Amino acid sequence: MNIINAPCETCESKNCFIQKLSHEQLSCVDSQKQTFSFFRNQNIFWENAAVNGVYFIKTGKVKVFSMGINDREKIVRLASDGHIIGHRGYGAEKYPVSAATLDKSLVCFIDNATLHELFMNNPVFSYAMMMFYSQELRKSEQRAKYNSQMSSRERIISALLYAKETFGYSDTEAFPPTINVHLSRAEIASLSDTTKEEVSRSLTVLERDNLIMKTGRSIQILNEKQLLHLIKDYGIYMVDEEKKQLNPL
Amino acid sequence: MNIINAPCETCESKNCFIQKLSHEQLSCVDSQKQTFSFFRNQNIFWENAAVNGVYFIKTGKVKVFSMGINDREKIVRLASDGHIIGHRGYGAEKYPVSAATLDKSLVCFIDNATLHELFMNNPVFSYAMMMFYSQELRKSEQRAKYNSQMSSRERIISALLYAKETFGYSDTEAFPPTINVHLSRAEIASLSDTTKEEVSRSLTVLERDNLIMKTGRSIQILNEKQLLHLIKDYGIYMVDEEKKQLNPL
DNA sequence: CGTGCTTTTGAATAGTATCAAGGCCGGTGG
DNA sequence: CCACCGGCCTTGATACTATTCAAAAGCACG
Repeated sequence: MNIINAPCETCESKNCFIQKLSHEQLSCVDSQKQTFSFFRNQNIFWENAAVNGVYFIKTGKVKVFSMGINDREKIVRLASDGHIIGHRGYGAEKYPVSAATLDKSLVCFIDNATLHELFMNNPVFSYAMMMFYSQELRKSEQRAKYNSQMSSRERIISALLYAKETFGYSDTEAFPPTINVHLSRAEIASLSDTTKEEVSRSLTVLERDNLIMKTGRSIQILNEKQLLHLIKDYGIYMVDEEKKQLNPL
Repeated sequence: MNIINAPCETCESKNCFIQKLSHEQLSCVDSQKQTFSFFRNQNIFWENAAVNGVYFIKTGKVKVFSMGINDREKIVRLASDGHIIGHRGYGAEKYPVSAATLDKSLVCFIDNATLHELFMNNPVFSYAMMMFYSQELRKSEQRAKYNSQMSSRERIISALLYAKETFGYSDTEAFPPTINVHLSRAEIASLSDTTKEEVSRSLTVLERDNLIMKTGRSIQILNEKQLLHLIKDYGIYMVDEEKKQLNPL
């Protein structure tokens, strides 16, 4: 876990929230923030650990999850370049979730005190952050609604499209395009609120129907339109709104 | 729907967010806000209607819900005196949910422009509101997690305790105490992500086991401790954090 | 005292989870 | 280089939970 800081202004993740700050504020962040490097399968923070601040993903792939009944892992969110993680815990004593890397990643940490100062001195930044929380709440509840009303197969399809939406394709030229992340069957199941066996079965059927192809853990999308149709376009709720335009500062 | 305004300073709902504002700001709110009176079973706002502002419940009982697959109503939240509603929509084009009264209610409306001004001029207020959203997000996701891992009976028990937590008991002296709200079996089912038949069955069993009593739509809690035990104390997530201390202004 | 809506209860069915066994693949060590 | 080992994936059989459909009973209201 090496520390390799670099100024925010030169960061390539332009969709990062921090990029909305002014010059002076950015340099304030630069002086405080810490950038950590992680390998695959390392925890960034742990559920129930004290909340000291929030993290921003400079580059990489991350899953956010928590332990449920019988220590069943439940993945709450996938996150990628420029995304904020740990914000669920901000304002609470302990993180309600853990975060772990799905691939090697660079992650920036900003502590509570610095954030609080930014929020107090920049109402527009606070407002943007508040709107982000509002969006996250809407997404979370829409997801809850559909999860309770969709079949397991529909939820699995939603999970695949969500992964594709978050991480994109590994080679945009190639056809069929491959989802740019390697998730185990158990991880897909955790995302979809079902079991690994059910995921396995559904993926087999989807392949048989020429909607996807699978080789090991890599999954290729053959017919996105038809997949969207199968979930009656409800899966759209999964799209990460962070990428979209928020109220600009 | 009569309009009956009264100054916020004299309002009895001291847990209302607005109460955190300064004197001057309160009078600013007073001059803009509108207070509406509703009967039982009236809509306060509609899903997909344009968002013009947010509402605060002065007194009353409200359900917040949205339409899912096959027009199945899904109750997202119950709310009572001092609670804010419509905040899910704030920042979006359209409300993602509807709100309707479960009982006659007085509701105050504050428009987007006024809110925005308050947020821009009072960073502490913004911050408190942001922390509220953060809490709502945590609750929503914890609920999603448990909903996917609990049995239907456990979810039904959670829903009952949530209703009790939100609306309290109608007579705190009497034993057994009666939950201070009348919900149909279908509404309990909607809260619990199950069917009205399943609710009916479960309530019958719970009564047989001397955990509750039911007469029509009123439900009395005989053994709260045992009910909590049956849901392994997971149901605590349902408790409305609005009542608790937030960062004071 | 009907009439219509909600609730209760029963029976049949469908959808998933669980359990178990075998196959595949990648990594390791002989 | 190949054989072996362990973990993950696939597939099948089974059990169970919850939904659906149907019918009867209860209740509220005119």
